[in-house]
Amino acid sequence: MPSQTFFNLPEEKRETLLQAARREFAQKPYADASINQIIRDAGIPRGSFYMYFSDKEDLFRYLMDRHVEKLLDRLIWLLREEEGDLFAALTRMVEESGDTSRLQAQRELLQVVRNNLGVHQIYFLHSLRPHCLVERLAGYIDLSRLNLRREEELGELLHILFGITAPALCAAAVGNDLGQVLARYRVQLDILKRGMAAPSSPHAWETNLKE
Amino acid sequence: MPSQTFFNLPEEKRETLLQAARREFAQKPYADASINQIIRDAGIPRGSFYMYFSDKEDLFRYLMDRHVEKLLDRLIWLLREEEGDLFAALTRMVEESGDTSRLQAQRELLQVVRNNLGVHQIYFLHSLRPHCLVERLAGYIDLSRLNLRREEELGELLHILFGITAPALCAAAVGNDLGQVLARYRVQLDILKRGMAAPSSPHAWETNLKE
DNA sequence: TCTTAATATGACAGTCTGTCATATGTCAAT
DNA sequence: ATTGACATATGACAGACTGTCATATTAAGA
Repeated sequence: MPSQTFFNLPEEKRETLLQAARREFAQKPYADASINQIIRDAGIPRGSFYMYFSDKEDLFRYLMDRHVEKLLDRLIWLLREEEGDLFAALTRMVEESGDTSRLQAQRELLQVVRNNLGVHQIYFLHSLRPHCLVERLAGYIDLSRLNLRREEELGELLHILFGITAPALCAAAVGNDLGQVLARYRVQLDILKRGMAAPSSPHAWETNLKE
Repeated sequence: MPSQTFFNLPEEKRETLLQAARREFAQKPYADASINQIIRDAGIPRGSFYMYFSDKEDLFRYLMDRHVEKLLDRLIWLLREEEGDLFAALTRMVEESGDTSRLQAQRELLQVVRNNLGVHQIYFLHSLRPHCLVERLAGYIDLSRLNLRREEELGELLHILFGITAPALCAAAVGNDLGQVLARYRVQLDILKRGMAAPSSPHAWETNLKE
């Protein structure tokens, strides 16, 4: 987390630093990005940087935090539009992800994602843990559209959903053919909606009953 | 990929190097692991290392490749045992993952996973892409137990399954309470078996029909 | 024995990171 | 206006790491 000092900074200086950071992370994979380059670019002295952030990861996480925050906001907005239909909202999210008609910063962030697919996925998988997700989203989801049996299952469903949505968004950001990405994503959602246990097969329910 | 020179090396020297690598990666997260430390530990000169591997990532991937290979072999073995029941085989895989009664190298690899959860997941998600998985596993899976409609769906199902299995394995390796990890994993599998579209709801099938 | 190619080695240049002693600015109280 | 106390700024520096390269060593065939 950035230090308080960072937030005390004049908006302009703060933005300059973040912009330089986006530029750097957008050009190289995380491991190769250098604090040196960022501060050179932003024109702030070495010592100052360490006054604001504890290290490269601190800075990177902060950038990603804000990005994910925006995605979540967007998802909530879409959930409202789709009257709580989780699957529909997520599908639209992926559909949109190809749009490049965004702000400079937005596009740079996509570029960051592109160069840091791996790290970004880490981020998704770790920071979007079930509890947080449920808290943030539960209110906007129409549960009657879902085949849930227990309260706790929502968290796990979201876990699964983000496990497939994040890669889809990344793939789209990386510039893969959006049509293909979407096609695959839809198949995945269908699998999840329909269920994979063969209807005739008794095996499938065993673990469920045991529990 | 390691150079041919590396494979020409006497078994002993090769193993010494890999052992040192496991030790290093087991102690620090990927970004902090240093080639310096590894070669110091293994007692080989700097230049030699670069004769074998092109850089840290090359070495790391090689280590992980072998690890994943073992996991896949194990999964295939379990699939045979469970008569092609994919869900049962995966569940046993996670159940087993708590066992620490393994070889030194095995335990070190788990430790590597622990310290590199993120990178490891990248690895899983990138190297176990559907095509490879289907090719490797399809023959051992009893498709009649699954509710598949099209050929290509198997790949996507495996994608989803590994998306939840990898984190579960990692969680277990990290030392989280195995009981809890398993409980969550079982819930996730049930969700996947049962399907999440509310039975009464017509919405759920829309995308499927459109496609 | 001589030649040629493969392998081994460690010194080196260039870069990076995190720290720290010092300098500068801020602000309230005297 | 002066002082003290505290927050912030700065860049020189020590330590560490990486990848390369010229040179040395070994192996193998003619």
